Amino acid sequence: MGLHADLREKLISDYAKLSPQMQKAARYILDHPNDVALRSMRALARAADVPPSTVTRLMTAIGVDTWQQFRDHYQNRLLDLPASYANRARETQNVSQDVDRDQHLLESIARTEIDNIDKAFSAELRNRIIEACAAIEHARTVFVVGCGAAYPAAYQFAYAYRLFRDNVVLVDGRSGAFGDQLRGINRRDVMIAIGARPYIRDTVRAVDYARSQHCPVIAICDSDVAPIALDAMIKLIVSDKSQSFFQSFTAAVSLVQAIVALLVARGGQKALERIASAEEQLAAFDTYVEDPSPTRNS
Amino acid sequence: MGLHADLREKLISDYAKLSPQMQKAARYILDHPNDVALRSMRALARAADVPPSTVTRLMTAIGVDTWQQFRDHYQNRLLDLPASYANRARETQNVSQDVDRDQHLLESIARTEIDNIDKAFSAELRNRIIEACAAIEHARTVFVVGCGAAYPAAYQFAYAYRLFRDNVVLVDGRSGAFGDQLRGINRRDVMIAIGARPYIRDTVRAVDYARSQHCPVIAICDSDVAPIALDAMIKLIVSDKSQSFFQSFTAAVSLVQAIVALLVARGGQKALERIASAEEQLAAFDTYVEDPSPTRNS
DNA sequence: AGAGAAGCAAAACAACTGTTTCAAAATATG
DNA sequence: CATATTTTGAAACAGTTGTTTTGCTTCTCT
Repeated sequence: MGLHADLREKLISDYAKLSPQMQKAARYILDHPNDVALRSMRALARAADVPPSTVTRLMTAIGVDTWQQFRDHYQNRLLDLPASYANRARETQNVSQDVDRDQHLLESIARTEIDNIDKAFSAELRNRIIEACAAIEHARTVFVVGCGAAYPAAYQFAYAYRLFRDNVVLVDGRSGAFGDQLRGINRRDVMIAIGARPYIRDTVRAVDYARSQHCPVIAICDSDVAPIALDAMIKLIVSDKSQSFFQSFTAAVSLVQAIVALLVARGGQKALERIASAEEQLAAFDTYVEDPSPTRNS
Repeated sequence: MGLHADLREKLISDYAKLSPQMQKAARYILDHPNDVALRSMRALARAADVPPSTVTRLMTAIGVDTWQQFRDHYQNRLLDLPASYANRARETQNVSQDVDRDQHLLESIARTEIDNIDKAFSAELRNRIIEACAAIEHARTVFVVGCGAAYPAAYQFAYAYRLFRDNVVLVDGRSGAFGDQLRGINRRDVMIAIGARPYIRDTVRAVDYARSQHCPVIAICDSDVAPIALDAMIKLIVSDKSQSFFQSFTAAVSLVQAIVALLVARGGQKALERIASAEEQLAAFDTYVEDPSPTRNS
């Protein structure tokens, strides 16, 4: 059928044998195939942050004579995709009813997830997000609490936030009792509480304690009348609708990421500098693997 | 600054008012829209048998400033993207002021997040998700590893999965050395590895070890050539594009949730029973607060 | 018929394309 | 440590890009 086998496969299989710079280019192409079809070689090289000559060299390295050939391949791929979509749908129907059911479920999940995020960024909520950022900026300490299924969102916030500010406490109850981590909380702090029905006792208790100490609460939850939303200064109500038995915290994670992004944007240069130094620190601890894959066997 | 609703419509409605040569060009464009997206203006003019200047004149005649704009429009149509690539890039660069800037940033974040999830549930990936589920179902033990920003996704999977199956190990390196938790891993197991650039050393090491023990790997990552994707049995490539410089793991979280949902759906009655008993257990431990908190004031 | 306008294509243009060359820089080898 | 080898990016190149200019043709109307 095909003249050449898939160039993408070729790129992947030869990846290890390429020089670092070529790997950089190859990687960008693998990650942005449409750029090959639609943009110029030089533009792609610029986007991949390599000199144009590297791309040309990459072509010869993978046995393609000219960029034109390469581009044509990707253009055809782009044109064939929409056509094969209908075919594939037919195919999967014929293969088996079970697979078909799985496909439908996944489509349905995707729709629900997108809908949840859409709601999380409604005009109404966007304003509250901005308010929340203002509150966080003025807080002495930011306490984040989220248990069970909400823990990923809480962790996410704490992790990202800590990269440019060190006044966050992730209340996870791991190191002994819950109360330990909340010691000294008061009206100058802020607590971000994340949770949805069914509400976990520990989270509620943490919020209650914060409230008793007059600490303002930013509640990220599924209802205006959730226990953790009572008397909250700011309520960020997100949909946790899901196709499965399990509530979806995707929207909460997304929201929390947005808050951090906004805090950084508002923090300006200073925030960026803090992040840079945090990353240096991580690099010093040998946390990361060198950027391009180091495996270069034979 | 509204983009024209549809340039194709504009072309049709103005068609009668155009000069004969321009009609010739317009007609060719209407018949071959993909040529606009993929070929150069001169090449298109040649194909339409018109001098290049006619095409330029056609642009001004239908109120388009430059061929570049026209081409971008058709490229986006081909990609079926909601917002134009160029516009999105401009938005992020745009450093306007005040609350307005915050609003725009949030809108932009929302669009990117939705786009990421959309890609995570593309037809191509849906099939791979189903494959992944099949592999997980047959595994003796499921090891989940994800560090740093990827930890929420890993945790999410382990947490939800444990509600109906007890053969999952969340490799978090918390309880001492990483290796401890991987002891005995072999070809009958499955490792789910989650990570994106920059790749964290611990994650890569865990994957390398699993591979050395012939344990198949399901890699959820940002590139086909990510270190953790090398030799992976199944690669689930998700976009982690984000408006800030933190990568967004929303799509990964969403994907992981989908896998669990699908596993439950495929598990049928038995899986549901297991979940019921897990919830009973949690209730027995007094984990949850009584369900609704219907304080009816007013 | 001839002045004027409109349509047209060829040529001119600067900017950009893909590719090659070449001398540094980095890396490996003895 | 010096030497060979590979890897790399700046510069040079010829060709092409989208656009503008120019002058020629063709139509239109009194």
